[in-house]
Amino acid sequence: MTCRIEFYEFVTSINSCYGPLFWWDLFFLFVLLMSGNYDLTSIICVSITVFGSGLMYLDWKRKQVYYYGKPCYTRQRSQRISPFKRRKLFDQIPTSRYGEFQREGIYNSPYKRSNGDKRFAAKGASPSVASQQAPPKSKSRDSIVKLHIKSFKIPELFIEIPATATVGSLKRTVMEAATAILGDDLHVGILLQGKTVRDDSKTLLQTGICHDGRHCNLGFMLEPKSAQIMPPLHTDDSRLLSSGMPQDPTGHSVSLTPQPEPSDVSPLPPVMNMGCHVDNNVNAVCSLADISTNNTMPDSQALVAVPAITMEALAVVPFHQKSRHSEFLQRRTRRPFSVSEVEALVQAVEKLGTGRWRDVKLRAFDNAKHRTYVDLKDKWKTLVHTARISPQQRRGEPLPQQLLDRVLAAHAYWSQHQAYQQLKIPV
DNA sequence: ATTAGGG
DNA sequence: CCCTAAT
Repeated sequence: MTCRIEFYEFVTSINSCYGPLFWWDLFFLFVLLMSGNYDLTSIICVSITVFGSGLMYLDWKRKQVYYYGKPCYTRQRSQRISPFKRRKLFDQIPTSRYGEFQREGIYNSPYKRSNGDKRFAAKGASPSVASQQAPPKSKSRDSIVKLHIKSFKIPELFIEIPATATVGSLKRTVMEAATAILGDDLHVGILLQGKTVRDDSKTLLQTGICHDGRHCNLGFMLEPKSAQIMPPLHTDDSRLLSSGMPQDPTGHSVSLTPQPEPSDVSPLPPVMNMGCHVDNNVNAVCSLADISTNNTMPDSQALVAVPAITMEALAVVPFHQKSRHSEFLQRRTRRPFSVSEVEALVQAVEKLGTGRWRDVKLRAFDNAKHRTYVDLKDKWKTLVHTARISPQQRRGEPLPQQLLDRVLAAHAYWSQHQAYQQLKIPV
């Protein structure tokens, strides 16, 4: 029996973080997840929300982290990790903007300072960055690149296991395959505007990662040495209401073939020197597990603490099953209905009833491409609920009571006449 | 592709 | 909003 493990992606979500240093935070968390005693079969669709509450600023030059304006050092951040939070969304392209770096090079992982953990040192990173005190001449306002890292992406795992194998052996096999990836040549890949950035010597400014305050699509991924770049996914569509970014609705692109697209930002293909080399998987597991277990971490060790981890079930699907080809659909960006939209919805439902959402869509939201008939149906459901609860319990933009009254009236009316009116086709 | 409901 | 069984 050949199985393909899909949805194999480690997802993290870091909110309000500043600074690419979090690559290592994420990676560290990742390693912890992969190496801990957690059932590997559940390391799927898990996301981690770090620093979910509160702003965190990282001063790239000073190597300091600020919380709510109060300075602290990176090792203290472990206190602010919020519980892991499950999320099903992936392939988020973080945005970054502003900022310029005084120095080029990759941030040196603090892990390198911990004894025996040199394995996790950033190989090839400019060694002076982390170890030396940065010149505090910064205005530090423009020197910060704000990154919102929502996910890492790692390639699929392919394993083969006899059909007579036990579930336990399957889990172990998965574990081995996963740790093998970690142990060998895992490194962080960067996608900028859908193209891989491979020139590590360039500054963020030069590569356009922090292009004059404009948003740019930036993606990170964990990839083993031999794996090719996964095709980048779309970015958020918060701005485009109808234009729509060219996405891939069919959702393939899991191909492990290299992307033919030439990379503007990376003429040279040197291996990412952020590669993390773990000499021994077992040792790595142990050391990391210890770190996560012990609250007393050497000040130079882990950046983050790992709270209780909620795991999700792994999606191990038969190889021939027609899954979404290992594509991860992003949860649509939330678009609260405006009052005018509600108005249009109510009016349409008053006319068409509550069983013909497709017609409602065509009638009142035909040009609103982001509103599907399912959305409208759902919205009506919430509208009815909203109209029934007390105004104090309502959230979002206040809706005119008169409008909510119409909702209730229409709901009551069509509840009575639905069966009958279903036969008629008024337009 | 739509509907209808639960998650 | 998502997921999906049932049409």
